[in-house]
Amino acid sequence: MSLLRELSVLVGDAFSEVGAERRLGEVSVSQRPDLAQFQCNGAMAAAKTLGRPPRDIASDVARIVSTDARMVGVEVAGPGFLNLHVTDEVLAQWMTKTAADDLLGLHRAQPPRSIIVDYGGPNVAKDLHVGHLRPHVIGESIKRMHLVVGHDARGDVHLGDFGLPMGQLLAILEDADPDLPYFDEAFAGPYPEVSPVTVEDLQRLYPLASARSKTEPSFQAKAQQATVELQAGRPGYVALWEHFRAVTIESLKVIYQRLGVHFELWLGEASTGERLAPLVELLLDRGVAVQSDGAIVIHVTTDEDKKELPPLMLRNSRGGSTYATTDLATIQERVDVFEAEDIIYVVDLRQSLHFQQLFRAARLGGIAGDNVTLTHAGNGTVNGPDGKPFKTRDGDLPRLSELLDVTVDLARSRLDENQLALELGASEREDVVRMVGMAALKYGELSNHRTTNYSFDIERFTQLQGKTGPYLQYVAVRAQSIIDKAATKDIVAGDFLAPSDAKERALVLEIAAWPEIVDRAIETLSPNVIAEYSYELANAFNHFYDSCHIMRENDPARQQSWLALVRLTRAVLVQALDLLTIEVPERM
RNA sequence: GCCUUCGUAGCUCAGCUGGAUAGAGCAUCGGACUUCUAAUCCGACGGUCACAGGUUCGAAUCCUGUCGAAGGCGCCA
Repeated sequence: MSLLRELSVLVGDAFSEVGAERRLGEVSVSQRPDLAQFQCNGAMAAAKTLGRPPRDIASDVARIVSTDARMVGVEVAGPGFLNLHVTDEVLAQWMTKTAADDLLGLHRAQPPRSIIVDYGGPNVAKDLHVGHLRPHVIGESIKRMHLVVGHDARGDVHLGDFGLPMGQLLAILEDADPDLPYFDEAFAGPYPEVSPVTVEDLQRLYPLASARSKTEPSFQAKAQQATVELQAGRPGYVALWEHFRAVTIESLKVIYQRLGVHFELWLGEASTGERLAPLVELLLDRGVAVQSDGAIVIHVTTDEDKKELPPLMLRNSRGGSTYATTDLATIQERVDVFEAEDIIYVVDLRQSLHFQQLFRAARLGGIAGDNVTLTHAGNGTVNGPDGKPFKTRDGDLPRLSELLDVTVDLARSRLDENQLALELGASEREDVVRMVGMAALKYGELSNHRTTNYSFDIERFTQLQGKTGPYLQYVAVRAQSIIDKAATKDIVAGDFLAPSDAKERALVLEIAAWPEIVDRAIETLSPNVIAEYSYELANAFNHFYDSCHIMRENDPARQQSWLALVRLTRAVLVQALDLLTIEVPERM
């Protein structure tokens, strides 16, 4: 149990004793550190139900709470705020407990839940561009925060490997090279093991195919036909499509390695293939799905809607399935096969209508029961430094791999300019350069709220000072540097003493606040809560660093206590940054 | 046309689900280095929280309207 929870129990008991609801005793970190360490606002809320002035209630609660040995000052302020301080001994005990905990005080998930985070969404034959950065990084972070507290969380890349784009690729390839065995319906196999196309071929062909679909009705018809036949399982198409998929996955893994995102599941829209027909049958049987204009749809509008929602399209009039069908089948698979209790989609907010329809359809069709939560944790878009949509000179979206190159190059020149990490060998230094570049990118990304359409300004993100990824790495490295120096002088971390300095106390309080930060980040699926905390923790450490000189301290017990605090601070900072998918070098 | 989201310092953004004096970075100005890494620290400057009403003891936060921005709206994904 965290310190805040302990205090909430204490104050909650007191509220209960004066006849108010126990939950009103919830204690939070004070918004006014000049007045208090912790605060409780419950008295104002209790005033209504109890019919008494809030200050009276607060005074009664304060009298009860102040008898507890842990409390050193309990005051009523303003309209009925309860201002709380704990003794320095409590803080020291708290640090001891936290440092001994392998989770550094975080609340364990109880019970752990089975969670699928759907956050990649790359498409076969399409290169990743800057727009893909947000869902990948945010999703990875959200997955990690669930994992760290003990949930069984898995990331599913959910590859876009289905639908018309696949038919378009088949059609354009058949046009270009009709002699390939994949297009010969008489061919008995086996098909060649080596792909006839590279991922670069696909990336070049796809835009051509897409453009032809718009201008050439005959080509569009052919692509639609190929799509339906692929979905029906035509062997040559399936074999070729499997090559499309394989070469795409291979190239994705390279960039994911650089980016530090990892998927437990490499499923895709097409993974639900054999589920689609039975699912549609099931929904027709249940009367949830109906025929409409030659298509099969689910009507999802309810009486409470101001405006009618478009129905979910299960099967179009050509007999083809759509992404709505595969998404619904994917929910079924996640519930039935993976026993998912929570499904979280980190997907562009512009798809919120789709998810609204999808979730309703899943409920109506009995695909997801009440024991399953479905959440669209939508992300905003990325704009250029000018505040307009991010585009290259040619008007295209910049490729993600090029963006990573530029970022790492910029990180390298920042380190060069400041003559940093020069003592490292070439390979270790290049590793640090990569970590700094990625940290810059990711902190720039995650320090914004998930839903914000933010301005991507790599010049700003790679700054070594200010609220940036590299700054946070610097603070962790600085802490490590003290630990290393102490080791050379045989100074070891000792017991935590009661804080003796205001900056030291502030740092301890910051660390004590960590469990609730993670709770809130998980509850709201907001990595920026952790990003904000990381920065505050780093600042608190720098203030402590400035005012408490560890190597120069004469009292050995105090020196050892401070060293223990340095180690603990670094551990929490590293844990926080890991949840933001940011790596910390030993030196830089 | 309808629906959704948004509008906070010169710029980029937070704001813990309604609490105390709205915060941070950058930029600007002024101070602190024979350093445990100054990538830091201390201070100053900067706001009618788009606007107008309403609910409440209390509103950047909730409700209504206006203005402005972005996005979405059955056979694309």
